[in-house]
Amino acid sequence: MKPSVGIRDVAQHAGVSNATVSNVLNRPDVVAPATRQRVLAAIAELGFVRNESARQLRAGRSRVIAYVVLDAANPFFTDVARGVEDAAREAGFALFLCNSASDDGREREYLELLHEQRVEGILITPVDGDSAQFAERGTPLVLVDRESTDGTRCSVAVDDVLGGELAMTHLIEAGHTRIAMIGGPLSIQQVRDRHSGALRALANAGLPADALTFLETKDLQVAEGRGAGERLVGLPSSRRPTAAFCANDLLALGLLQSMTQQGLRVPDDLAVVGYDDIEFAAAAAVPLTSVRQPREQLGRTAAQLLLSENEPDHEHRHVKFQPELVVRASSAIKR
Amino acid sequence: MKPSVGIRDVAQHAGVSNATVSNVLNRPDVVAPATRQRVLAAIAELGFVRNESARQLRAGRSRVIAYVVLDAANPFFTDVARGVEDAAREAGFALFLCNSASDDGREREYLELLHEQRVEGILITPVDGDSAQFAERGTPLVLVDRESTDGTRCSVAVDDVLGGELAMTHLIEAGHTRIAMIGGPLSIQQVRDRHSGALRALANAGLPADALTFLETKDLQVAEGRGAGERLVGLPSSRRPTAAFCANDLLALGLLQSMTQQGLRVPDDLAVVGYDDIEFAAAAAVPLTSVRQPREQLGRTAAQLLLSENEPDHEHRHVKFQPELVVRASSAIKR
DNA sequence: CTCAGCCGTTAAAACGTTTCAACATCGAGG
DNA sequence: CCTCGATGTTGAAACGTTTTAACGGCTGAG
Repeated sequence: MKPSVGIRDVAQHAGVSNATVSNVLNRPDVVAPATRQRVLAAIAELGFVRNESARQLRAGRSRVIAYVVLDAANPFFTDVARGVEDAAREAGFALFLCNSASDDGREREYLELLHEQRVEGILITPVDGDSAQFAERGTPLVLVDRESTDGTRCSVAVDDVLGGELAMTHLIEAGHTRIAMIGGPLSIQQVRDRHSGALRALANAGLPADALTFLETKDLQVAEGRGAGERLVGLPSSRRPTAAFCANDLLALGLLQSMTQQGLRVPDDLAVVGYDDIEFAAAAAVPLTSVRQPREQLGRTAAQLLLSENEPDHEHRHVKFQPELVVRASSAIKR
Repeated sequence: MKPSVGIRDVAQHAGVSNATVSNVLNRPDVVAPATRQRVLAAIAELGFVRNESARQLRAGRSRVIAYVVLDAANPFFTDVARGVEDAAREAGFALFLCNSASDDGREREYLELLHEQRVEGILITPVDGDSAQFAERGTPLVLVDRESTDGTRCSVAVDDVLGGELAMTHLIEAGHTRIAMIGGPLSIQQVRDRHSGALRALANAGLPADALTFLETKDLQVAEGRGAGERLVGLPSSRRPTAAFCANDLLALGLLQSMTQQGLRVPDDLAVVGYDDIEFAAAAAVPLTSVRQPREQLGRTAAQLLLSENEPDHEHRHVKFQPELVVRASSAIKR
């Protein structure tokens, strides 16, 4: 429809060459103020919008980074994304947000797309923990909320083993001796780490390993938490756990909901501890005890690490943050 | 670093011309199977990745649409985004997700960026309801969850006046005669519409207009809901409303939290109705009565409308969905 | 008066694709 | 044997920028 006004139309209209227009756009200081004004006027008048494809093709740079997020519906990740976005925009980069929705097919598609787009860098919380899957293709890539096992790239993570230990120790100290851990699938590194931490806490307290029952779920969504709650209530009350440690807050919220529906009280009949400390955890049916992670900072740090990748003396780093237990009503002391 | 293998390297390696390689990429059926295999082998061997910038520059198409979302941390919008993404990927488009975070500066920046990127189309839930602000620049644009006042573009919305009326009628029928509406700022069309609906319900029931007190908030986040709760409790109990209708669920959750903290019971001391029916509404301290909107469908429809824009006989349409009241414990009948 | 140096501007060459008209090759139909 | 159409392939011209080296005009020093 519209013949799409280009840099040369502007040049003609302002009576200069297109190189000058390009200079006005990219190095305003190098062009004489008078001409600059004239060019800017022409740009405004013609409604010129720079064609980023052409720019990128020629310049080789793209001013865009991407974050491939594991689950855009999980508030934990939207908070991380906010940190990423803030850091990116401070550095003059735009953020391309992609949602793999825990589907490795989608993840692959998006990575392919991003490579084709020649983004400057990629942040990713991968579906599969195995970071070796990302064939190096020249685009800097840093792992978010996952630890890089090999030293081939940067990563920013939180100590999930410690987090699991904190949660579990808290429940043990509250007097619980039959505890369930709810989470899954075990293919997720996070779940495994938090479980290891829980086991470590058990060992530290001198409790037998069978004091902890692991209930595996298919994913980390609210619905699975509800399902786990039903499974839990189905157990004979003599063998039923008196406390549950959920691998994330969504599961915990589902579990809470299921307890309320079935007429059980939290924390009296079942103490519950979640993980992530999302904003909704404090507003839950019973305010949720949870393991807090520095979400925005996670994202912010990851973005900064990514943007430092093309500095000449860059060395891959592995940042690890410490989680922190936030105690609320859902795990009040057992009397 | 890597000399970036291009289409002509592939061509040379496979012993064909670059036009043929391009054909393999874009019209595989037109090239002889034998050559196609040879080219594909070369692509795999050299690790060729198509340069999307160059493609786009030449072809003029971009295979990317964008959704500028108002608040990525609000589950309502992530659900809409999911609908958008599904529809987009079905049509072979990728989705660029941008978060304006209710900041019109950010919104403008993103729109500028998207125009420069020459995306095929833009979906947007604008910060400011005034849709005339978007100077037509050749990129199709459809409004999501906002109604287009002029007929210059498509929009997909939900009948917010009806939603407000449903919520309010419900509270009135439950016997409440002093009701607060919490929401803001009034510059947001949604808030105004839901308020009008509430007033209409009032009129229908023959109640005086001052039965509804409007408490304006600065935004629609959880924290403002908490603040409103404190303001509410500060009122002398003789004049304190017995029910509150919140302009969205985040506010309602904050309000709920504040009530619990201050030792008031919901719904006995205060009945609460939210709006959006996000997943967390059902898992709240007291399961929340809310007005449900067809979230995914909203997004899906918007994307389909957008993608139909460049059909030759396209006419701008304004789709409007009906909301639905979901009654839960937070507004149980007053006895 | 000449020349070196500076400043602002420019012409033209990339960048890596897609696309189109043109070109071979081949088999079939006249 | 010639022509025709179909099938596959190709050379070269775009697309709209950025970038580089060169250019002309001016100033001040010699």
